[in-house]
Amino acid sequence: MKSKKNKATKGEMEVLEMLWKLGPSSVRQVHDKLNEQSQGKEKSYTTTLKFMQNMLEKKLVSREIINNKHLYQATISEKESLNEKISKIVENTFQGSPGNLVLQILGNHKTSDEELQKIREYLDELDNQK
Amino acid sequence: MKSKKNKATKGEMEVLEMLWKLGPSSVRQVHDKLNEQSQGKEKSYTTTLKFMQNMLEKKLVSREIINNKHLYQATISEKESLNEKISKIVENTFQGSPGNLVLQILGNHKTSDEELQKIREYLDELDNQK
DNA sequence: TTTTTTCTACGATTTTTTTCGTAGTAAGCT
DNA sequence: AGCTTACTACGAAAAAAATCGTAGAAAAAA
Repeated sequence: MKSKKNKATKGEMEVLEMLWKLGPSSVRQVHDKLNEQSQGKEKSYTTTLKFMQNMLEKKLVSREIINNKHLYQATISEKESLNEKISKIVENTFQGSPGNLVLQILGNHKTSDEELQKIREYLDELDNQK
Repeated sequence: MKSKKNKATKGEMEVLEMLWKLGPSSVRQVHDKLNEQSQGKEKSYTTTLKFMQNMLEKKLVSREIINNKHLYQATISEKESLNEKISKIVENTFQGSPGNLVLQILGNHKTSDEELQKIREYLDELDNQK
């Protein structure tokens, strides 16, 4: 009867991001890459394992057994997650106007001419579809 | 000698967002608005107070005394914070290309013709500056 | 000037998140 | 078979974040 939130914590999010980067992976792979990129204090293998077990419980990842090993993969895609994040930003900070977010990005994050051209082309495409 | 990270926790972020929305405010104002908009379990006033006191400690907010009351305000602007967030997304998910983020937004978040027009105008403006 | 209301400070508890140690299991040697 | 290595499961400790109660000060009301 209770449909829990099952939202990823900060630490779980790191695992998720790594899974997006690596694709289906073992705990070992995720753990090694994570410790590799994070300067500072190493975490132990079982810490990562526990994270991923909890995430399985929460349905943030799924897993299957290949060669007697567990392979995990994210149940939500990077783009889905991103779109949720963007929607929240648009709603919170731009009164629901994605265009204003776009303007904010273009105004503050250096964008190459090539990229700008692609955006222009996309706008034209939208026009032609009408 | 210690330059702590002083990153806002999730709860602190909510306060920050409310301060951005309200401008300089008392604990009372922030607390009421927060409880108002969040369905579910009410939090007590002292919880919000504690949050804001911790945030002062962390330099996430500043405060001054007006009429024997404390008025708080965010030390980082909403736009600054947003730009950091965007930079992270661009770096993590779009290999450093803001344009691709823009395309992703335009492709997945309905944008009015009017807004699209404004974007077009901005692109033209950029062109003319060269 | 009492009483009531409204605040701030702050310690302490509760809850959540993160971290790790230990035990057990299965495969791969030698 | 015995030994080594590489996993998984799981409980529980440690750390971090969130929550609240109480005390005291100051303003407002009576």
